[in-house]
Amino acid sequence: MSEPASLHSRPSRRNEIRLQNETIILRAAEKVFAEAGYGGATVQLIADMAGLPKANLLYYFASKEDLYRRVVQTIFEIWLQAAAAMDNAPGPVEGLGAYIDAKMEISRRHPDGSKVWASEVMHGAPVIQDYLETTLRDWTNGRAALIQRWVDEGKMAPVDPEHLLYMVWATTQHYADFGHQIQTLNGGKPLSNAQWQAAKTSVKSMILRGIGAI
Amino acid sequence: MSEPASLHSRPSRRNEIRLQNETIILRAAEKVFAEAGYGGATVQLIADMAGLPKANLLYYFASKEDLYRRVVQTIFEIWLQAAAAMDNAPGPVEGLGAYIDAKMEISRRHPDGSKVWASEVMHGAPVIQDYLETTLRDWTNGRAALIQRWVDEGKMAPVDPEHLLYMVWATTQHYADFGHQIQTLNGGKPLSNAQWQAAKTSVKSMILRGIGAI
DNA sequence: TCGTTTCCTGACCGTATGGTCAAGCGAAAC
DNA sequence: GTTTCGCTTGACCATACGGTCAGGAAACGA
Repeated sequence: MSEPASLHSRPSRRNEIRLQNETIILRAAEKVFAEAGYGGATVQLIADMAGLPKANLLYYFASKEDLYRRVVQTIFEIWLQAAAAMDNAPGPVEGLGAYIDAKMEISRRHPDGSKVWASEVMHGAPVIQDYLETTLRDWTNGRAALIQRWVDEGKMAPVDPEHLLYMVWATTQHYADFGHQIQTLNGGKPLSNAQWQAAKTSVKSMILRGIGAI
Repeated sequence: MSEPASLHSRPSRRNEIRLQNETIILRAAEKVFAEAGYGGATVQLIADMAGLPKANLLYYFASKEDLYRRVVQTIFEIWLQAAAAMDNAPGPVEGLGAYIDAKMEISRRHPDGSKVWASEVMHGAPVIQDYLETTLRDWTNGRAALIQRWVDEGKMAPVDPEHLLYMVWATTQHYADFGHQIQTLNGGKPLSNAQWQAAKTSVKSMILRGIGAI
């Protein structure tokens, strides 16, 4: 809550303990929330996954909802960082190509985060509704304008920028959110490195060709 | 809560009572499961939404899990029916076009069902894993072969059929599963008829152009 | 009308959950 | 050496949940 303003500001062993435990807990929470959903997740499950007593969890995080909020916010920030991949690009091939690459990489490295995000949105975004209405909307409007500029400059076909963004989001996040289905259709085995590369290439070429950029 | 409701329509047969109540319950369950997830949904919530006492729900359905299973199976069947839209098509423009149209229509008319399906798969498909391994896999293999035939006949670019299918699934279902996000970015208002038409057209043209079919 | 089957539901039960608390622990500050 | 103060945790609590049950009401077939 409120820190009494640096009686001891040196990063000592205690601060490390706090940081380390918070990290462990957040990682475990992300996994459990992704696997069971918010309602299906229990504090006890998260504690077991983190290897800590339940009461210790609730010493670091005030409540299950507080913990969930932190997980969702973390994911949102990762998501926004990747968004910068579109900036300073001369055209859709470079800009959208880099963005798709970044999103595919997130799907591969943070599938649990993507699932928690998807679940949060599907349930009406009770926690991050304000982010949707401010940060996400601003970002979307900005990038839609950028895409529209590319259209006006004749660098791609005149597609609706918003539906293009939805397609990029949907397709890239599908490899995380529906990873279990993809794995099942892949003979029960996770995608190999080569298969991930093929997926990236397929998605990029289909989308870039789909908007007339290549 | 529950009105005997015999004023204007008295069911003449007990089978009708059963069928009618099961339908009401399943509809309510679909909504609640979509909004709250399996773990967050409670039998009491579903009962309230259906306008029936909780005990009456558990008279028609043995358990919450049984009810959930029925909901998921219903969705899966709707989903499979739309899959037939690809059959007997001379090429990708007609086949995939019709399939995309059908999937978009499902996203519009059964968004709750789509969300329950997505949630089920995201959580590892505990209920419909066998369907994934049999029905879905067979269907996917069949359609992948069909798409490959179109490729071999020069009717479209040589894309990986499976990644194309994933893109169709992801993009069309996105309009249901992430409908709340889309609505927020649309100024808080649901997509109008015209906007749904635009979405359909955008998705179809981007995908069909993306595979070199138009 | 009577007997049988199906439908309906308030009351109830065992369990699991999120969260609290008070007592103990241990490293650092004095 | 003593005190301080954040860290740790087993035990506990109120609540809410899924599910049961007994018994009454309604819908049939005869």
